[in-house]
Amino acid sequence: MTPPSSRPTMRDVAERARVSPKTVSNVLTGTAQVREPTRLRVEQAMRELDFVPNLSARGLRNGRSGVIGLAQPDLRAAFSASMTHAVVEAAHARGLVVQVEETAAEPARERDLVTRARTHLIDGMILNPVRLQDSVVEHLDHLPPIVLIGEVEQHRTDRVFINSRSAARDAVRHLLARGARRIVALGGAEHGAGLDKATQGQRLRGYLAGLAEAELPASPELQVEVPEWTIAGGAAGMREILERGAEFDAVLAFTDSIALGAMHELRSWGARLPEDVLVCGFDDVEHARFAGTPLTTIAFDHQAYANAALDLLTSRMRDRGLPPRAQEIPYELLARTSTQGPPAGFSGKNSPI
Amino acid sequence: MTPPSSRPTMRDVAERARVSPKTVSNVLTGTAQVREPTRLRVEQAMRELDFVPNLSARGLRNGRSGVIGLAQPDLRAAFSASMTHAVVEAAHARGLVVQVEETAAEPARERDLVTRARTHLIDGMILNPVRLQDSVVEHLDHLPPIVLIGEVEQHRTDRVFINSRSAARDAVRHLLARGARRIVALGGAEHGAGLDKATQGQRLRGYLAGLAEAELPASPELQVEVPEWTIAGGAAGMREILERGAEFDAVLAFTDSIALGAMHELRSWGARLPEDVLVCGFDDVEHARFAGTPLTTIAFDHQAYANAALDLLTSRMRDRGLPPRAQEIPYELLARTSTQGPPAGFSGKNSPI
DNA sequence: CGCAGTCTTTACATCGATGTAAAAGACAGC
DNA sequence: GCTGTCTTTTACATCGATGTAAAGACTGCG
Repeated sequence: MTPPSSRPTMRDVAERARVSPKTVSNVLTGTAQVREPTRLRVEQAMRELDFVPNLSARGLRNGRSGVIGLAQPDLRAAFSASMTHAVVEAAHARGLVVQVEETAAEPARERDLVTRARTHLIDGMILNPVRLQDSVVEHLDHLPPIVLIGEVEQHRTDRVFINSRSAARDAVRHLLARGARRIVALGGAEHGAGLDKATQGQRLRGYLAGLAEAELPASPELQVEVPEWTIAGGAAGMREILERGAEFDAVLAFTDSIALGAMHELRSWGARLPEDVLVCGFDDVEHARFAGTPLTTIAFDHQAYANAALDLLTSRMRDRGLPPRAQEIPYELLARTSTQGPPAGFSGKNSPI
Repeated sequence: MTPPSSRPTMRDVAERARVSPKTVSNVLTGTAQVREPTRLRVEQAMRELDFVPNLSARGLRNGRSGVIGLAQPDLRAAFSASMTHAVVEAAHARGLVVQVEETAAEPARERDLVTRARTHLIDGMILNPVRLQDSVVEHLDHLPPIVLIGEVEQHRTDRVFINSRSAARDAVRHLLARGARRIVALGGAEHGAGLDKATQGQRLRGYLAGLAEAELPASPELQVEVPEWTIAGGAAGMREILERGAEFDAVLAFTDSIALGAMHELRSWGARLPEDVLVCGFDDVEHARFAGTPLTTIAFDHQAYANAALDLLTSRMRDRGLPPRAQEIPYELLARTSTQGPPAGFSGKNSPI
């Protein structure tokens, strides 16, 4: 019927309905009035030809593609998966589709993404940055609308965040209240790039603040950076602490995935959870609730988070002149089995102390 | 400097470099030779203007956008997350970007996606179908290239798959060899839509085949459908079996997420794993290895799976006349702690029997 | 020094949808 | 039956990149 690989265009529809292409466009977009019988003829022609508008052409013409980008460090991480789901839902509800990008594999990609090529096919972008601080905003004038999710130390773009710093401090308070005294920070360390990186920096700061207000020392021995925020990454980080021979009685993991890896590693070294060691995570992914030892974590509404990001993004897509806005999403510490104290303490040197 | 919201075009670059727009295009695409000094001038102009080509325009002109679609039932599921990661990596390596879609929420979306609107902005599509069988192929002539991932009973599109049926049968054999006799099928049931749905149907068939070759009866009491293949879905399915009061000594879960939910539920009813009940999953997501009781599962190389899908897709994008091809990815049963038998057996009626 | 032959660069048309402005049609009122 | 207003439809130009074909620059050779 139709030539193999070419789809019908508005011109084809117009011919078949015996009207001009512009009338077809009018039917489609509702820009102008179209008389009933004409509209019906056009609609039938569209149906018969199985017409689908060419979005490249439309995008070229009116400067918008209906596509937004979502960039995250590692799509395998449970939190990223949850966030992707939530963003896709929120976008769908607003008639937008989502293009995903991954930034962790090569550090250059994060920077590239914002400044280079693809940028131009998308109307806006939601970015969960790892290290990016200034490089984003440098080129801000030339960029599409951007909403940052997570903590970044700047106030020139829109962003959505939970107060990670205060959350981490609350988690430390909780662990201390349950009897812990020597808390491992699993995900960031003061030396190294610890405080520079976005979310990681805020969680580390909160951890330090929590210790400080209880007048407890912050030991570098109990801090470790975790480059990949996955389960395997968490396990590797925990192993490092254990191999140092450090003594501790609680772990504050910077994400739930890290916490789950840590719990696995601890168990395989013979630690009992939570009898020997308390563990607290971040993000409340589905997994946390169903873990062997259900995981205490910082919970917040992922869908609300995504909705807020999309609201900021779409409003800015409509009006680029708006001032930068920041929206905080409330969190809550969800106490589960993994922090039922008091803990006996544990050390990689030997069996439970 | 630049007018607020309009990016430089090739025309601007051309003017600044004192050449024609076509020469800029030649520098960019390498279509024709460009003399060194000219090329340098153009490149500098591009740099100075921070020029980025407009992909809508390019897409319109040469009919390709460089975007592929990836549609999966539920992006929260661990397997989907892993697959998304793998596909994004594979696509990136081939200079493509990925648009994600989710089909589980409304059944109509799966159908819509293949036939309607957005279709036109993407060059091809990777689809993990839930129920879709015929509706895809109906319109096949009008569709962009499609690769199905997972088991679908048709041979008119390209597809990548593991032999789920034989894998499920192997899993049953493994459970039987470890001493199980009454195996729960968690994810699909003979009555209901069990056998009709894509992957689910094949896994159910393999389960039945495994029982049959051991001359064991297939009890409807031990089968349950799980609408959402998530951890919570698995827990709910397990609960249903337990509330039926069924007696069993092993669980074959149709994905790892389902298995993890089942293990949680079993534990909370007092079952010991694997002493009372053996559990086997599917997909070998990161999580399986790190579970409280490390999970035996059907493992395969997710990245190889994604690479195969992209190879099929890109080759078809180049030549739509190719015959439909199917590529099988090998799997392997990875025995971990969760199937260290023999199991004592368990029933929802009371404590371990 | 001039010309064939090659290598670069240019002008122009095109991809498909849509805004603009003008033409065509519908309809009321006198 | 004709004018004037309002509605519907049309022709044309445009968005930005790129293929085509023709013009222009340059090389080497006689």
